[in-house]
Amino acid sequence: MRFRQNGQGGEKMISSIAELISDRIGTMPAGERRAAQTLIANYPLIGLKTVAEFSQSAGVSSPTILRFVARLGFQNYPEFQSALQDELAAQLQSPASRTLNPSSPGGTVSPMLEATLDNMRETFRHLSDKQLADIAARLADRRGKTFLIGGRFTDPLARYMAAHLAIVQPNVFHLAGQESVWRDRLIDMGKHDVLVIFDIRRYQDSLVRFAETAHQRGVQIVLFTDQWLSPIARFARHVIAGRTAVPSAWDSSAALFVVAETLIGAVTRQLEAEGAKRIRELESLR
Amino acid sequence: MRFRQNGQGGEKMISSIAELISDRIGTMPAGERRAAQTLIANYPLIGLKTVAEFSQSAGVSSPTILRFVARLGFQNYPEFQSALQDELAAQLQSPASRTLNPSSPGGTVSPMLEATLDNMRETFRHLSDKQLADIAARLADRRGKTFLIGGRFTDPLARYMAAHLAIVQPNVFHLAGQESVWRDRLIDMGKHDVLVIFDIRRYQDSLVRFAETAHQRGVQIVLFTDQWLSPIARFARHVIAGRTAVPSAWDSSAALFVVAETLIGAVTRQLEAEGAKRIRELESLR
DNA sequence: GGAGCGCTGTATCGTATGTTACGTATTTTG
DNA sequence: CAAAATACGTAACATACGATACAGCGCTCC
Repeated sequence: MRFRQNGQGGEKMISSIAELISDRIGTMPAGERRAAQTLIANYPLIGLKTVAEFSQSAGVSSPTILRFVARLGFQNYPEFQSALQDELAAQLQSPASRTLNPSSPGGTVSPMLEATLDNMRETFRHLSDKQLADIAARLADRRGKTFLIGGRFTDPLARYMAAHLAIVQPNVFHLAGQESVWRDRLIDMGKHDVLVIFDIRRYQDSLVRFAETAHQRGVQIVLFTDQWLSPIARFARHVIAGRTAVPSAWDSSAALFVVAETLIGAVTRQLEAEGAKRIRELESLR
Repeated sequence: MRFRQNGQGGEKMISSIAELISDRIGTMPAGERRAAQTLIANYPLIGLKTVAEFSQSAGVSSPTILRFVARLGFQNYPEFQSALQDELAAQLQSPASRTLNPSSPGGTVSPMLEATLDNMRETFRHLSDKQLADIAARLADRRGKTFLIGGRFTDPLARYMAAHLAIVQPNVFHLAGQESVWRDRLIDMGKHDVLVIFDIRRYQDSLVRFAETAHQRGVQIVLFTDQWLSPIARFARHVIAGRTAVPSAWDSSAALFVVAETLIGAVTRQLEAEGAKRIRELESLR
């Protein structure tokens, strides 16, 4: 319809301007690429504003914007805007079509995304509000210390959670480095402390041993694992089992990541009073 | 906000222009009523076109359209259009995925989860297969080295990605530790290398500077950022803009996390041949 | 290291757009 | 039914917007 380009196409089906852009963004000079990126990032509303506003948002000059739309095959800026409006109109008419990128079939994107979204829904289905509230309360309890550790691939999750928790409360420690190093930290742990462990298969022996001794010392363990449950579940006070299956060579930790973010949010809310003061203090330190 | 009218009303809650119109359509003269009806019928796109087009669609003259928007309380036509655009923006930001959601009944599912799922859908909607394939191809290109780095909260994502990529191919480096340490690594970077940066607001100056000098050295930058685009986007070859808004004190990096996992999967698939051999070797090393 | 090309921004121009004034038509009211 | 008031459209106006010419700059390729 509109996007018949120079070559007698037929090779590729371009059905939206967004696709057209990502198709050509590789062949664009730097300035026009910035225009393309800002348009995609705030698609499509920036394209409906004036050239001046668009150019300012993108940090380039007006002519660059015009060259950009010219490269997309439009005769002039108004024609480009009309195309965007038509697209919007079609989208608003049939709300069902707004679900996903129309590149679904056969693409590499959507099976992965679909599986991940399913994983999250499943994970949260088996997770009660009460359970999350309990864990959040435990993590917000300031009488004890909080330690976090993860396995080979999940340690970044422990880091991520630690980075946030350490801001809203004191005594949060991420256990990193060599095994011998964090094993020695066991001596600091007691029955008022919490140990958050991330462990998905293949479960690491070192982590299991670590959890066991911690448990013997009375430490409360919160375990993030997969649906097959790490052996650490045996010692854990709270177990969060996330779905990990995706069409990829690797397991996905995304569901656990979202649970972690949810907990971070809950703990923060719980510590709001002291947390706010603490955050202000930290700001002033910077 | 915008619709405070003449009287200081607290009488009626007007939250959209469409409501405002149907509220006043009774008091309008015939011509303006026709304008109102045609706008409602094709809401809101006709209002984004020019006065001439609007007037022609409604079968009235231009001044009638202007008197119509004036009666709604707007100073001039552009102001009216801006209001419509803002409304559209808000609508597009949070897609009404509430329509079909099998996970709601009874238990109050965390609004956090809902927002996160929306964020992912939105993020991937602006992301084409082609774009991901391009980035994956670049990351799988074994002629150069791959460096990864992140900001205060996003560095764990860089770690996560690095942990996986380093298994399927050599020459993958996560830049950690003190700024001076990784800044010195710039000397190893050239035009065949790729630098993956995670940077969401508030954007870190140190990262921006780092990206700039890397860019000057010809390094290809892949940027993971939020929808407001880190200033690094200026130097980036590829930009991935993830949605981050959630009902929490913190921004969410979950959408970026999923994109990262998707890329990891794509790269792995691309390197399948050599990757499989490599993985077997690693297995035997353990 | 030099010549050529391509990209980008500044400044200028023409025009399409929103705006306003005014005259005519239509309805309302005494 | 007359007279006034309101509503509407035509036409002229001014502004701001998109378009273009040109010069400076960096980059690539001999």
